[in-house]
Amino acid sequence: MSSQSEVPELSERAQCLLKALTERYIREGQPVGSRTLARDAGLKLSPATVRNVIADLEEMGLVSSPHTSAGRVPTVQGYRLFVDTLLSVKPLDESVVEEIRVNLDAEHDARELVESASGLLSDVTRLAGVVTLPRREHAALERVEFLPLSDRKVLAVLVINDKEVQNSILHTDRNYSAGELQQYSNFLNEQFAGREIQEVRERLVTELRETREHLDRMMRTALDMADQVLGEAEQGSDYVLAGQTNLMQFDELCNVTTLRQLFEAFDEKRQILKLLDQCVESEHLQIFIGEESGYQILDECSLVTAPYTVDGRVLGVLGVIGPTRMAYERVIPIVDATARILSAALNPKE
Amino acid sequence: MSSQSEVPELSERAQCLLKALTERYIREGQPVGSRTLARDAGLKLSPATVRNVIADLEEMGLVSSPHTSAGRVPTVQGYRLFVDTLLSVKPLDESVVEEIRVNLDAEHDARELVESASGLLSDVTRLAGVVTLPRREHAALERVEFLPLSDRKVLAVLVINDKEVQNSILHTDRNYSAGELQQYSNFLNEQFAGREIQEVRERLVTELRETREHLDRMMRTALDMADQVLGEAEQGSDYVLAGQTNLMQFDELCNVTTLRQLFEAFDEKRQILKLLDQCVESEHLQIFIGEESGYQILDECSLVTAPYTVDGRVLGVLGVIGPTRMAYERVIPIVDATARILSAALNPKE
DNA sequence: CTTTAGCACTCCTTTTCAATGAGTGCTAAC
DNA sequence: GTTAGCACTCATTGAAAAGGAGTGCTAAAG
Repeated sequence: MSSQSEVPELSERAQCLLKALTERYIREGQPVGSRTLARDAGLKLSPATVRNVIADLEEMGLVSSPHTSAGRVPTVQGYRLFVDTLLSVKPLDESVVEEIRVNLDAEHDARELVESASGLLSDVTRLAGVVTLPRREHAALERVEFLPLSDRKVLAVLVINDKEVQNSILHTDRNYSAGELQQYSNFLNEQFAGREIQEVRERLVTELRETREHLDRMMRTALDMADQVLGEAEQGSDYVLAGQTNLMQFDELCNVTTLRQLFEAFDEKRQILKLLDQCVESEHLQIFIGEESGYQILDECSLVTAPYTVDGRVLGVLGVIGPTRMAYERVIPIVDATARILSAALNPKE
Repeated sequence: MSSQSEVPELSERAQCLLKALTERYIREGQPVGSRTLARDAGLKLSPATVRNVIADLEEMGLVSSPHTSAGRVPTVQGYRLFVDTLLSVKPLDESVVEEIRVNLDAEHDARELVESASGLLSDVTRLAGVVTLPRREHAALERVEFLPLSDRKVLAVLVINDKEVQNSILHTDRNYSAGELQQYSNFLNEQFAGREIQEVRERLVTELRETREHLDRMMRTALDMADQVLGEAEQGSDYVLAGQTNLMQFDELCNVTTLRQLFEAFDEKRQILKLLDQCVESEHLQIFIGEESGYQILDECSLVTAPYTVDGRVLGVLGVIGPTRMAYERVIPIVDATARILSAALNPKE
């Protein structure tokens, strides 16, 4: 009769106890019993009363006990409720904001910023920080340059968004002179500078197909090269992770096998990346608790993410990975602030 | 009377037993007792006899027992002797060589090659692979290009050794036009292309100091910029590590604290880097066993390294880090081969 | 003189068992 | 509705006992 979504509204007191229980468990990492909770919650209730309430919470699937005579621990649903409605987010300490800001000034290029960000997140939260690299799809192509290297190789330099630079070495069918290459890049820059990469690519393909025969050799080569470079520029979807070792301090992850799987997942990247990609869709801070992520490896972990943007456009996400019992009230504002500061640093207008 | 170096030459039989013991311990990870050893060594001896010999070895500090009634385990000195004189290196499986070769073809730039190398080492040995980035000091500067970005920023592209590219964004005092920058790079290329970076830098400094007043504005700016870029190019001493998780499968490292320290040391980099730098000095394969490395963090680990070279000049080292009881007879030829193949891939002459 | 069998001894590991204690659920009284 | 009381469960702890792997020594055999 009652579905998952129909929460049989919790009494004030039940909420208070769930909150106290969750907070305590997050702090201590131990199942919390009725006596402790009665003391902890501030309500003047006896352990027995507390037990009654907790029994209800258990029936609702918000808490569970690891075994018969242990205290209670929040379930995933419990954490969810806690995070969604009970949590009082700590306002962020100004010194922390300052630390983030100092480390993410606009003096660096996009890649460097992103890497600092993950390091920062891990330092400040003492958890694992993770940041996806900026998406390139909507990036504007600022400039292309070709430089001849010896031996039928050409260096292509791509300037994207005035912030980010990418080079790739092209293997060509013959040697090109500097002058020749200059011509190509001039041509491409005239045609395409300032456009979005995706658009550029599409136009390249069309032009190549439609007018291949009529183009002179130069055009053709230029387009070919550009296509090669842009192909590389587009693919690189990846993320940066920092502070894995921070996770080792949590007992619940200390089972070496668990830890190993987790770390291997970080190496594997693909699964985590898929999850992070989902987060890009949302425009707000998101929290995955335990199994909610849908990835078994993160069963005992939570993920807090926020997207970062330039010009109101989501470029990627950053966040932290930690045990389900992470200090959400601290982590959430940090992730939030970092995302905003990173966005600011990436924004071209200073 | 007898110093460390004066090895009281081991009898044939003692050597054989030490070898068998070490091999067995490497394989099984358990202290090996006299009964097992008697069976294992192939010599037709009773456990009692073996015990006598082993007692001698223990007195010499080559083996030790974790506690009274356990078997014996090689000490660092034991491993050292084993590695230096007892070890019969397995000839490398051709398929492995092929795998390495395929993954390190010359199609990639130096940085990519180096990263693949560490991944490969970790895959093939199932340990942690580590490679230092190529030293730049003796690298020849092939080309410099400057491109204007918006907002008083200039992109400098450095081509080094025809293989490696480095860019950095310079913050300048005003905006420069493309033409201006072109002039600067032309000037620099004429003057310095093909020279070693260090030399270039020295000359830059001298010229700046001696003739500062007499140089026209252009020269001065060009030299300033070049100096900025080269400064960055020189510093980047670092290494790439892959396959940390492989180390988790070894019991002796499974103490979470040990593991954590180790992983943190990898993050810290500096200590490991110092050690690796020492290895660059040697022109041959080197092995540090346990405490020999002088770094406490690697107490329970060994490090096998080999330098890689271009034109007979050592550019960096690669190797693997694993528990002291790693399978040296397999690891050594792999490290050796990888170093040679990487050298070949980096060598400009194809 | 070397090798080996025998044996007592050490000490780690595993198992067993009881004691402890935290915490629960239920019932009955307030 | 709240609470005290109580029986019950079950992880944890520690001690004691059993088991076993391996040693060192001694004395006999080769």
